[in-house]
Amino acid sequence: MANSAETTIRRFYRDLLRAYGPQGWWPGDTPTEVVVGAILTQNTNWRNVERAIGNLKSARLLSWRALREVDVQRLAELIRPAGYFNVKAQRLKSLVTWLWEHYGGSLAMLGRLDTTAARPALLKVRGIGPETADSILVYALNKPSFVIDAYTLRVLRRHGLSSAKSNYIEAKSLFERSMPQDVRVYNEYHALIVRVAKEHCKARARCAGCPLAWHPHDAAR
DNA sequence: GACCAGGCACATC
DNA sequence: GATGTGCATGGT
Repeated sequence: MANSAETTIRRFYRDLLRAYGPQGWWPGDTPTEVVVGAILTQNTNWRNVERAIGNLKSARLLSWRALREVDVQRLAELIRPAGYFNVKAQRLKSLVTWLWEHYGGSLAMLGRLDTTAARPALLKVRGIGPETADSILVYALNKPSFVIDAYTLRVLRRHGLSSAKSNYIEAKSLFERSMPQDVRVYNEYHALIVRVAKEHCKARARCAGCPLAWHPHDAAR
């Protein structure tokens, strides 16, 4: 019989898709907007990110050229609603500088690399960690690289599919060997996990009616 | 007023 | 290699 963890991962996907339908992530009009959003959403509610992106749009700064030219202080002020604004302004700047130095300020050029080349390249940028890199790969560059976030780790823990200290790479590997290597599937699955976690698994909330059959007594830790 | 939200870098042990 | 801390806003 097949590895049970992998079977469970596949069953989750089927059940979530049945319960919620396709999510159609990511909320962003352009790949550039998606990348900027990926930085801004770090440890931050998406609503706050939308305000910050709105400010950038109004200021006509949502292009790699404009982001390269803008003063970092002004950038920080515009993205203030997203929190950690000084840190994130620096991170956006480091990303923009890197993109211009190596890819002529073109996401499309970066997108010519395959996942195994693009991922380590992104990870070298200060301010881009595993989740942000994978979000950019999947949601901006359409490349299969499963996104793991706090929600995903919580799901795995609550179903006994990983230890409390399971790291990012272990979880990523589990999803990637369980599912077909298809960016559309990776896109949809991560979005579905965020959806179910928000609705049924607020940190200490009950999980009545959860498609993944979570129970309050599983929520320890 | 505490807790949370689609992390990451850095210091310290 | 694990663990702790700073970064900061806005919603519940």
